[in-house]
Amino acid sequence: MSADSFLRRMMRRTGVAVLFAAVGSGLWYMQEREVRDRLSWQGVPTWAELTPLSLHRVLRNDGYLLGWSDIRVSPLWVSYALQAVDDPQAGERPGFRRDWRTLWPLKPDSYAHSGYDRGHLAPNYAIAAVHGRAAQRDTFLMSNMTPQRPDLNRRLWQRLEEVVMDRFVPRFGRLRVITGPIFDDEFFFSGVMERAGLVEVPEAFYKILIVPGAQPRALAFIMPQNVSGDEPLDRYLVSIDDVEARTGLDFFPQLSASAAEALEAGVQTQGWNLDEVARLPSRF
DNA sequence: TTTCGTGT
Repeated sequence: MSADSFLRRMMRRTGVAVLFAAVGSGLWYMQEREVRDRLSWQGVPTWAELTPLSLHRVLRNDGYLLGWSDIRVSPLWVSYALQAVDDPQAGERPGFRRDWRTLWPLKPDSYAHSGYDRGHLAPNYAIAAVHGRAAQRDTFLMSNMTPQRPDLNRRLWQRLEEVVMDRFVPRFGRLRVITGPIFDDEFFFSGVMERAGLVEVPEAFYKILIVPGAQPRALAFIMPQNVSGDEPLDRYLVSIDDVEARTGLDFFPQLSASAAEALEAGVQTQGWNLDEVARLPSRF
């Protein structure tokens, strides 16, 4: 074979490889976009200002997306969709599992004896009931956990998750949920923040509920760590703008400015029938 | 039916 024909063959092969790479990344992009559209609403959260603390990468799971911060050693948000199902059921709770994608060695016992629960962001019961067993197992990845005080995790937060799945989802048919921790930046920079193992302890947690549609509805909560668990849920209502101010995240980046203003600036409780659900007793 | 930790 002459050097000339070898060179031409290599160029042909390179051309094919470049073509495959282009088509392949195009396919990846379309698939990724399809998954993000299915699991989020009006775009996944992004950072309002690019700082190391708001930087995160998106981990895809069965049934939910998660924004992972390598510098916080924590998830910053999870996003998932819930819909009404005929006979909601969850299988037996699977075990907590390490998530190797985080790189950090977060093991199931990483915050044992810390006084904090391993609190799910994407919840076990609702995800399992709507998305099935594989999705349920993914909610037990340690990347989905944040340290939560027991009275919050098992009582107030549990009551909120129960109301979401048992009341709001049947009422509206479909719901998009974004939830995550809130940290105190001053403590991060001073280095004196409380940790559970490697993990910085959040000072509070937010949950944003969206009813999609031509006239979308939204409800948002911020709940602090120190609660007794019996407080009325509506005591913790906030606007989405409040959540953005506390987290540095930009939710629903694809919304137009006017739609964002209408949805995010205030607290609109009409239609949610909070009177019926805010004071339901704790199960635990 | 829905959360967990601890000790055995």
